[in-house]
Amino acid sequence: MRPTLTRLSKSLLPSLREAPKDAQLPSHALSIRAGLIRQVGAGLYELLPMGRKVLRHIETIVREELDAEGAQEILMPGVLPAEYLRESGRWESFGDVLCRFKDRKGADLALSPTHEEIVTDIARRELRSYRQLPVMLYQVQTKFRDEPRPRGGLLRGREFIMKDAYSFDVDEAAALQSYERMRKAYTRIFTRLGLDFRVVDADSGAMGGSRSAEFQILARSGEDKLVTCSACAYAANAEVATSGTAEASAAASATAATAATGPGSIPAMTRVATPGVTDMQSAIAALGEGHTLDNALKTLVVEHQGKPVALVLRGDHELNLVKLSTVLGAPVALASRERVQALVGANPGSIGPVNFPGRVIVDPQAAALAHTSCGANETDAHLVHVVYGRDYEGEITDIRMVEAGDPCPRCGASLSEHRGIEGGHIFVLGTHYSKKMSAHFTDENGEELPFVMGCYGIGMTRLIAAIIEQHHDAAGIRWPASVAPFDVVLVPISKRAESEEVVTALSESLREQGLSVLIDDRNERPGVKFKDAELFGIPLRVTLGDRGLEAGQAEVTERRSGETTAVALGDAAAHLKRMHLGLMQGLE
RNA sequence: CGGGGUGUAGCACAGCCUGGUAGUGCGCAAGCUUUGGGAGCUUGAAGUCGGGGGUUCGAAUCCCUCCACCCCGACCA
Repeated sequence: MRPTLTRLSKSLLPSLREAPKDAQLPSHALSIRAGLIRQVGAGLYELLPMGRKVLRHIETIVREELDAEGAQEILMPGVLPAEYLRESGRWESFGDVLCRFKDRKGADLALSPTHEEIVTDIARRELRSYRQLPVMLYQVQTKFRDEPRPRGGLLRGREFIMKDAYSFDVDEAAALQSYERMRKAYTRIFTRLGLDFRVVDADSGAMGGSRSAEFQILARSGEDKLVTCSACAYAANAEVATSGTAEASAAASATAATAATGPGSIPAMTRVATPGVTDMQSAIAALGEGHTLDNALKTLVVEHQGKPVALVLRGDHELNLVKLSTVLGAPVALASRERVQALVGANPGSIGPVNFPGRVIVDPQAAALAHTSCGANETDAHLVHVVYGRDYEGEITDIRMVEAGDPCPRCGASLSEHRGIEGGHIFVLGTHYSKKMSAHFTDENGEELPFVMGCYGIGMTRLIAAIIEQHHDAAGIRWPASVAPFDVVLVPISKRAESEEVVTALSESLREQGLSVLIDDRNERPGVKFKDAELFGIPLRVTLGDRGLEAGQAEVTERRSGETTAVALGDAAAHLKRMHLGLMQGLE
């Protein structure tokens, strides 16, 4: 296929000098200003020609890498009959995220938020023997999730385009191999896209996944918090990250408890009146000298199976709800203040683990406090000289949010925090769906076994935004050469008679070199063309003006560095090809 | 779901408090001049002032209501 040649004067590439005020993130503002997208509704966008081209280039890279791993592309419907989702239980469990509706016959349908059920149905109908496995199927398709809060343009839409892949294997070991193949393919994909990313340990969710990793694109505007180790390869989503402190302090807590029960140590637990105290800060103040956030207990309450559960943390630490949900085996949220009052019978500011009327879960670092204070489970009262093991007990489990500076759980070096955009997520699902949906194959012993599945997603439209987040400057986008909508933009600004011929000849030579070309043939002043070329972010710009043409030269400007060089017209195409090859270094 | 905010021309906004013929800049169309970093002058087109209801002689403006969109939060007792 010949590379494209587009004349700007005949194209729908609407650039805007100002961004709509709604667009706050650089990627959002630039994708509108550069004419990639327009908003249709909350979380709904059109891709205009420039945006579509970039998506096409991302798709090509994704397809090349997946096909290279033997994955096969399919296309599943965007509308799902409810029966499939009822089989897996997700018709209910998706909640409001699932957009449900009825057809003319009154049958329940949903806009597909993902496709595990349908692809599992393909497997159970079409795959029968272990001889057919492994199988990896994927599609590039529109998803709809009625997100509570879409934001940032393409970063979190309600409708978005996703590449989703699904693997079917004979057993867990084979599934892990498929998972590892995808991990490598994803690494190549994200590298080719020019992204600075980290592969991090991630929550595999309540859906029975045994292993998962996220491909996180580093960006200030990222919605996810990550921690990475400065010394070793440890990297994790903060939702699941642990720190070396957890193990160390579990040991310390045992020691502290022993020491405290010995003679002549900490005084007996004492009740103190704390009128009007409703939070940690005021409790510390009321207790007076020697009491600080980091030597007091903070006790939060969740309601689980109708009963209160106390969560005990060090006062200055933060609860990790994802870890807690894993411990409890179900998603939970903190009980409201009113609910706490009803369940425990005390103001939420005066809750504590001592004689708590329910299950008590203690973070190791809270248990490690040798001598501490807490609420008395009685409004306006607290306890001091509280010791774990002597005055209260509980299940010691890590439920704390890791912080920057904590020791790495693998090597002990300091952890640092980043923010990331989740660009991809890979899971080993196991037999969760295949069991529920009776998707079986026959193994070599003639036995019927459920497929061991994996699933692998990439947020295709989100990647457009993520790439811009990482590749822009004050003037506009700076596309990595691998995904740029065009390779070269030709900017004729000469009125000379030969200009049109030069433009035509040069653009033909560029196409022969395999480069796609955008010609800015608008009747605009040079400044306007330069500004737009920079806004569009096309990697290479060729300026054809009187200055150069008189000397038989073109001026070549690299978008990323801003460097300009003069090149003889006859050599220009070859020169640009070489520059383009240089820009593609590391992106193939 | 909770809180905050915004809806006036394609985009950015003023006008609203204190009711009286709907404005500015950019963009768009035409003309002349201009032409290496978002040109100048002239002329012109373009708005159900988010929708509905109410008050009033009269509503973009005041009141009620609905809708849409944006931001923050949804975890500290």
